[in-house]
Amino acid sequence: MLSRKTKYAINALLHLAREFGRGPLRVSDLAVENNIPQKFLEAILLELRNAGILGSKKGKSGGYYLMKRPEDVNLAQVLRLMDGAIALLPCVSLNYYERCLECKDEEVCSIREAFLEARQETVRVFEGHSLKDLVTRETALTQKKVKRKSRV
Amino acid sequence: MLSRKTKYAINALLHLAREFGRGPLRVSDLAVENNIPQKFLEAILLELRNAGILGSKKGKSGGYYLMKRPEDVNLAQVLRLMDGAIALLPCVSLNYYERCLECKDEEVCSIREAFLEARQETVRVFEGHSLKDLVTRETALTQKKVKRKSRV
DNA sequence: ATTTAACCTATAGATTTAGTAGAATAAAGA
DNA sequence: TCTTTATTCTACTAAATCTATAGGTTAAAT
Repeated sequence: MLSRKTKYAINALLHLAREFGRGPLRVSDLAVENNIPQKFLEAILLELRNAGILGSKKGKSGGYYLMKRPEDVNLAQVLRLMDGAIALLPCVSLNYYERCLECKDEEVCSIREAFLEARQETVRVFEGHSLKDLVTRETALTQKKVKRKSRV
Repeated sequence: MLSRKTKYAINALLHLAREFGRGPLRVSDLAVENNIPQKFLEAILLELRNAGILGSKKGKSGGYYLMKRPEDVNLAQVLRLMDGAIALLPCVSLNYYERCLECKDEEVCSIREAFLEARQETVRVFEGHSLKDLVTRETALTQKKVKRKSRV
């Protein structure tokens, strides 16, 4: 399961993506509007800033803003940054590779093959969803719902 | 990441699948040969038994054996039994569905859509790998490696 | 100078994971 | 029937991770 931290990160980023280009947003505002404990969110945003995804401005009229364009930030990046490897086994991870502890011979491990395939598919899916896509899809879904309701 | 428990379970099941039809194997043997703490493995095998995947026999010449055929046990079943949901969000889980805490409207959640797609792909992959497939693949990989070595 | 808001360090509580100890139960065989 | 064997059951414990909070420091704006 996704950690709460990652879920918070995605929601905050989505919020910042919706307001992209309109200057920095305060942590306190992001926290209240997305139901995230403020102090926890501070740590999360700081990580995203250190990773170059967000920028920040101190003092009055300060806050956080997207450094990258919404189309250049995808879910795979965010998940990796927050929770680490996307792969379910360290031996099939692209960015956090490690040998499996008890595995005698990686080359002939059929378990590895299965989890490699799973990782490939998962990464493919998450890389295909940028913040921009998510925001766009969000409005599309809302429109669809409004229409459906008005028809009733 | 996969829990150690699940990894242990897969390895034990693979071992039992290799010996399918040849009577029960002792926990102590399974533990030693797969480098699994025996007491921990006991708990794992018991769970697999209660789920109907394994059978057991007590006393002398007792032990555990596969109740189902190796082709009828796949990785999705094992993962779910050990670690719970395969999905990364409760709101897209088939077998362990729950609403997301803060999510205001599930119907218009684009995050949900992305994770639904990811879950579908992951389940598809894991359901495609039965114990039989894994054992077969294992021997195939070993053969391939032997050939490769003898050519050098 | 004052206010504001990000930044940093430390810590605490809760939950989950991994593993252990020891006794109860059931089956096989002598 | 007694002994051995191996599963089954109950109850812990240790360690790690996750979630969250407290309080002070730094930098920018007005």
